Amino acid sequence: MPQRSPADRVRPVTLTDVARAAGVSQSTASRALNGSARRVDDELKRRVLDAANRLHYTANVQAQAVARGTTSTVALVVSDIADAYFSSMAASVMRAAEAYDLRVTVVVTERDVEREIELVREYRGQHARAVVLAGSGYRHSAETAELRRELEMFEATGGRVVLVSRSDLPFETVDLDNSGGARRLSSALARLGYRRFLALAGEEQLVATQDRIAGFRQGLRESGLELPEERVLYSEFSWEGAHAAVQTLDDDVLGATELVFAVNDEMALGAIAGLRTRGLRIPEDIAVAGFDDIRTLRDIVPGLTTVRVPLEEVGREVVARIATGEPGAEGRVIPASVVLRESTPRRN
Amino acid sequence: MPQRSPADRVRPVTLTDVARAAGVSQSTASRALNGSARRVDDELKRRVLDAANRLHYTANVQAQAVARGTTSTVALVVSDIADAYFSSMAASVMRAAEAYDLRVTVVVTERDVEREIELVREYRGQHARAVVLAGSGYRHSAETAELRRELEMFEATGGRVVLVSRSDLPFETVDLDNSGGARRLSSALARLGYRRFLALAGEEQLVATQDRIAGFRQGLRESGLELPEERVLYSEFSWEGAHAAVQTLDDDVLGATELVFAVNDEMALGAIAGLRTRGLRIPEDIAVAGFDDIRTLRDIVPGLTTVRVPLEEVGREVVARIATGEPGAEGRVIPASVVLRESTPRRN
DNA sequence: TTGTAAGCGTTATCAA
DNA sequence: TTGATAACGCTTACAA
Repeated sequence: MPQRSPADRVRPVTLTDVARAAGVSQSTASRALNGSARRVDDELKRRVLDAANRLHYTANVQAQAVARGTTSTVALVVSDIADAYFSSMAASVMRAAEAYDLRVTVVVTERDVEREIELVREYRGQHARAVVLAGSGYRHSAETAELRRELEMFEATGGRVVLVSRSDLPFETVDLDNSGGARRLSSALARLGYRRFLALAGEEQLVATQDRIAGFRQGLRESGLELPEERVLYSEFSWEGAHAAVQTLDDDVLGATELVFAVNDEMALGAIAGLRTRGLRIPEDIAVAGFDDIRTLRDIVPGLTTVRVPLEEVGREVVARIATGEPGAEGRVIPASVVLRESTPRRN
Repeated sequence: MPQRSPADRVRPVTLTDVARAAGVSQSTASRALNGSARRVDDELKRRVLDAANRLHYTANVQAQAVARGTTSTVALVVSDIADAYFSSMAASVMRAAEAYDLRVTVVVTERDVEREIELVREYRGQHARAVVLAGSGYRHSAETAELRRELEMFEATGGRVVLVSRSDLPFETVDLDNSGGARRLSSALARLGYRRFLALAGEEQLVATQDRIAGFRQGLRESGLELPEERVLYSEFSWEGAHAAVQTLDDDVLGATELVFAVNDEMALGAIAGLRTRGLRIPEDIAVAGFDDIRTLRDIVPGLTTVRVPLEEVGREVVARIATGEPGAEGRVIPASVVLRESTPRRN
């Protein structure tokens, strides 16, 4: 491996170098290389481009940022990048961003609101063009007020704030049809003949969780069924949380359950694993449904019934709002559609 | 949503503002806020910190970067962030980076070498502290020479280059025991009674692919078995590639196969899906093994036999090499261990 | 220990 | 259209 002593470390080629090599002023070089309203004489432009190529010049983005006072960085804040839901969303945002020449940088909170606040602050210092909060958000949390203040400052200095699927903060939000999707799911399940449900929710104050539970309940109600509060289990919002939750469940509670609805697929999969270690077969002994339709599901047997969230569309919508600088079509909600699979067969 | 006209856009608070508010010079403020060799009088320091807090000051990282000539950004270049292998690696690198106060930014190539080259160039312009290439790498590709030149320039300007599991370029590499892992896997499979294999590889020039195939073959040879070249199927290095590959396979080829070894789990899962649509049961009709032990596997039934790559360790090793500025312990190779599961039961 | 002043690599203003 | 020259926000000799 070429071990390089500080001595032979090469000074990076700067715009000044290019200008000198091309025999023009720095300003002309700048105008020729990095777009600007002004036009540059073709001949000079050629010379500058030539010199830049020859010297392998590449612009110092930080210096540009300082001079311009803005960047094209979009910070995507997620809870956990190893989670299939977030990594797919990241992929879709990145893809969409390309068209607008925006740089996306993904950053992880590990579900820590303090960390979220810190990050927003940091990105204010970086003059990020936008910050996208894709995590879940806690209703009524003490820190939420602090986060809100930080976001306001971020906006005040010219940045854009976009939230995904969380209604706990007064900023532009790309809404998913959480409650509608859950409602249609429970209706469909009722039509399949299911009557006795158990719901697996994330921590109680999680916004997305609440919406999905509420929608599920409403769908049941419309079918003349019920989801009593004691049939909603709150646990950590993760595979592990759900896994542990079903393990510690009373036998009679489980015995009285025909179908377990988890507020997202990760939890549904954790629940399935937990149920199986209890000796239950899916779906013969108990049915399971989730939410999100993460990519992982293509490999799950039996196929998991879920509600599909078109993350590709989420990415496009997020980026569109940032790029246009306008609050997207008012009230545009990303649709969510029920996908029935083998984990919830028709009941006789 | 608060629509903010450019008019009431607030000028960001700068170090100068803080210094003025604290009644000290800019340099003192700088020294007090952002570490420096020099010590600042406690009283003054307190005043500066106070002022900074009061004004919600946060440093402009770009300006710091310009002034210092370096950053603490590590660019992690992966093929696809929605791929479980890469997203787990990203998570592990990020976690490890925290301890050294390095900022990780993940960026995606979509398996395009051109793009990889562009990115390295861009990160040279950003004075990134390091660039980590975690994608696979093509042996002998024409563009590899170009990529190499770009990486050399990156290093020449003071950046560090770290490769993960690719031996096609002469830079510091965190090596996985690809061939050893595959060798032990095939030995174990031979011991279980398997005799007739089919290997599913990525595109022929992919380095990791070749190493794994070679190791697998060697393990068989040591057990007195063979993997003839015509039993190695090359396809796109992805779920879809493997899925398509097994679909188009001749019936007699498949009939003569007891076990399919895919060079990574994604492909193994794609193969399983493809085999199933052909009406084959896993493992009753045909056994399958993969490589990587991605997180997804915890939900796969039957459990997939694979070779575990400890990504957590990879992340630590990558970051350690960047942070220490030294080429890690010479020849340190990340171990890879066989994990036998139900997809490859003992054969009678 | 503090402050002054000169950079860092760009962009933007304003004459020429 | 081009080129001096002054920003941009920060760090860091160098002097005090």
